[in-house]
Amino acid sequence: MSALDVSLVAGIPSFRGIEAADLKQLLTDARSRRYEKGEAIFNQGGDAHSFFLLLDGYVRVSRLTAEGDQIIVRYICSGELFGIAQALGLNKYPANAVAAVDCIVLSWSDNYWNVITKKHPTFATNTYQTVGARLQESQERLVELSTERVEQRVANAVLNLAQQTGRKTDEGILIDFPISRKDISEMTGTTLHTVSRLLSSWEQHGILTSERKRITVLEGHQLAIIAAGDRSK
Amino acid sequence: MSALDVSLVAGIPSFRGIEAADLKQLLTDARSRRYEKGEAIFNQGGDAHSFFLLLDGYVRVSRLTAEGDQIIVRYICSGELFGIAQALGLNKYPANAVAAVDCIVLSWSDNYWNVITKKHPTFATNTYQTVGARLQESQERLVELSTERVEQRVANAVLNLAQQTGRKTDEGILIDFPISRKDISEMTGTTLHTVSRLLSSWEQHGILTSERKRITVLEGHQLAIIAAGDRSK
DNA sequence: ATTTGAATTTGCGCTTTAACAAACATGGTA
DNA sequence: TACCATGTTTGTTAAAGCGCAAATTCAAAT
Repeated sequence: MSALDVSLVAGIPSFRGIEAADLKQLLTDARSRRYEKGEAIFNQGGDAHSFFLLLDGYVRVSRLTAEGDQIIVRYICSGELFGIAQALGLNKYPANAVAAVDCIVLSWSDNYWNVITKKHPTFATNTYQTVGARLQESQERLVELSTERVEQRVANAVLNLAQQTGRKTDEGILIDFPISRKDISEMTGTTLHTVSRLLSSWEQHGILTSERKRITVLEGHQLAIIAAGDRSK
Repeated sequence: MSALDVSLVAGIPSFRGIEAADLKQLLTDARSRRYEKGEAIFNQGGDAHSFFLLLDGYVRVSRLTAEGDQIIVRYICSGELFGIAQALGLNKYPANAVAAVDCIVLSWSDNYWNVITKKHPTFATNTYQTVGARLQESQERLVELSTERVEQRVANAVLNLAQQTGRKTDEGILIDFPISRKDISEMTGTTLHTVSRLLSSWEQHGILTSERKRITVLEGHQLAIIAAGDRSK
């Protein structure tokens, strides 16, 4: 494998404050690998042997219940760390990670975690802030799930996806990876049927357009109104 | 105020691995205060000026939505840190903290966070594992809320409260602080009416007894079966 | 002792949304 | 090209659980 260029990770929040020479060493110690769309990166319950940095693509992180229900915890965007069980004091991965599109992923062995956090306190601080942000986000979703109706939650989910991963096209904001009705239902705690009905209804009202696994938001403002709880369709 | 004894904090997970002399210094730098039942310790959106350690009692942590709905994020038990916005990279508290019973609380100024984490790496590690555990717990609840019916969720909530805060009596396991139907509904994303009905039903079946703001679990096993999703009442 | 407010119980109607079912569309692959 | 797996739409039905209302119990305050 050819050497990785420092510019790849220079702009990434977790590595802010680390000098170029050290970054280079970090990259030398990393393993780089391509995952095809649909390929598993790690599995819930599996030994947490590595932690990961997504260089390019999107990764879907999900949990499976004892009953076989799946819920999507979050999507990882490029530049984000994931699978950092070490930071949380876990020795098994608490979730599944699957490439949502073709991905480029860096990984380091789990024992490298201590090396890097010891050598680069800023990395530790940055990373724990990431964990903190995810805790906030998770609690935010708890509140949503507890207090909002399905329609609002789905509107919110679509809105967030558009904001986080959206790519501007001449029509509107396109969600940048294939996402099915089922995926959205697993993000919002409902059924794909209900999601389908909602999307159809919104499409009729010109709020968005959708094809199979593709959604383009046209009227983000309208969606935001629905997400906020306005009941006039 | 009289000096605090090191034995107060010696057994607390966050402080494991810190020598007695240093602990003493920590205690000297801490502020100790008693909060009466119902008193606010900090408020959502308020400046995160301090972080806290609960020495005795129980603290209810809740979030308020824009619509005025409240949900209970978690109960803090004695020995736990809370209000650690600093660790999460926040400068405002993301939730409310209220004394659920009379409480004894230690607190340190926010800028002391850097002092202590720098001087005691084990403290940092321990604490971040706490944050990690809370993230796990939060995601666990997301899964519950997404996939389980109300009955299961309420059973789970009661079961967890009994396990975490339960006190054995000759009848069964008593939840150690006053908790209303409303509280439980705010933990499980339902209404106090539904909770009331469920508790009444369970009381009739001898699974638990409840008075106003008091719940004693008699048949934890039965409750666990309901929590797991068995539908025979 | 009385009052007042909070917590709880219970009934009933109704909305939301899940469950089931079946047809249909689409894109990849043999 | 035809087929097949996967994803989507849509209709119908039924149940879960919420909203509303009213009665009741209890505890604390005056």
